[in-house]
Amino acid sequence: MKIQQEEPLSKECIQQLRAIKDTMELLSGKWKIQIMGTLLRGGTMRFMELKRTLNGIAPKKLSNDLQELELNKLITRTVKDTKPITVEYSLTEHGKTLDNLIVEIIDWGLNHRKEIIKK
Amino acid sequence: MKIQQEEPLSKECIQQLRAIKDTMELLSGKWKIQIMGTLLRGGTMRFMELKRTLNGIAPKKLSNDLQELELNKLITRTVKDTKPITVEYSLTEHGKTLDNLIVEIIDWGLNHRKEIIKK
DNA sequence: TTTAATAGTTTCCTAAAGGAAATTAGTATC
DNA sequence: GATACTAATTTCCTTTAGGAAACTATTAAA
Repeated sequence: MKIQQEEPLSKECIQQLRAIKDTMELLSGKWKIQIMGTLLRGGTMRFMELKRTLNGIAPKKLSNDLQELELNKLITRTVKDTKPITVEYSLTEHGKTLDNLIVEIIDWGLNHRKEIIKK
Repeated sequence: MKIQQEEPLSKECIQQLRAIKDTMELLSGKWKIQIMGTLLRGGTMRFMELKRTLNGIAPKKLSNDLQELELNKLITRTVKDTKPITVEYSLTEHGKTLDNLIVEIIDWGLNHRKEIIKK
C-alpha cells in the first residue's frame, strides 16, 4: 500500500478558502442576494417596495435580513419624516462592489437552466 | 396620501431574480462552494483528500454534499477497483463553468476582509 | 492478531433558517 | 369612527442544516 504523501496547503489556497467562507457567511440564504440584486437594479427603495418586488418574503425575514446587511455595511437605512413615515434602503459604496459577483450569479443561473432543459 | 403606482416587474427582471434563486439553491450552505473550489484547483481528488483539505467537514456532510452536487451534474464520482477501493471526484464540464463565479466570490471575500480591517 | 487506511452510513442531537399570523403605533382617508 | 397604509415586531411553529460519535466492511501492513 502506497503511503499517501500530500503537500500541506499553500498559504494562498488557505486564504482563498477563507475568502469563500467570508463571502458565503454574509450572503448565504434564500433572500440576501435577491435583496442586494434588487437594490442594485432599483436604486433606493422603500420597505414595502422591496417586499412587493421580492415576491413571497415574510416581513420578519425582510426586516431581519436588512438589519444584517446594514450591520455588514452593505446597505444604509434612512428614515424619512413623511406621513406616514417611510424608510429608504440603498446600497453603500461597498455594497455596490457586489455588482460583478451578482452578475456572475445571474449569468450562471441563466446558463444552468438552459443546460438542464437541454437534456 | 399618494397612491403608490409601481410598474410591474419587467420579464427580464423576473428572470434575473429566478436565476439568483436557481444558483443559490444549488450552492448555498457552508461547504458546497468550498468543495467546488477545491476540485477546481486540485483536479481529481479522493474522498479523504477532500476531507483533509476542507478542514473541519464531517464525513456525513461531505458525503451528502457530494451526492447533491453529483445529482446536479456538477461533479462525477468514479469508483476505482484499487485495494482498498478509492473513489475519485472531479468536475464535469458543466461544473467547470462555475470557475468565473468562484473567482468572483474569492475576490470579493478578499476585498471585503480588507474593507473591514481598514476601519 | 492488532492496527490503520479506504469510503462511507447510521444515529442522535442542537442550532439556524424561515414562514404564518397577529400585533403595534402613527397617520390619513372615507 | 372604521378602515387602510406605513414599517416593522412578536410569538409560535416547522423545516433544514450541520455536527459528533459510533459503526461497517474491505484490505493491508506491522
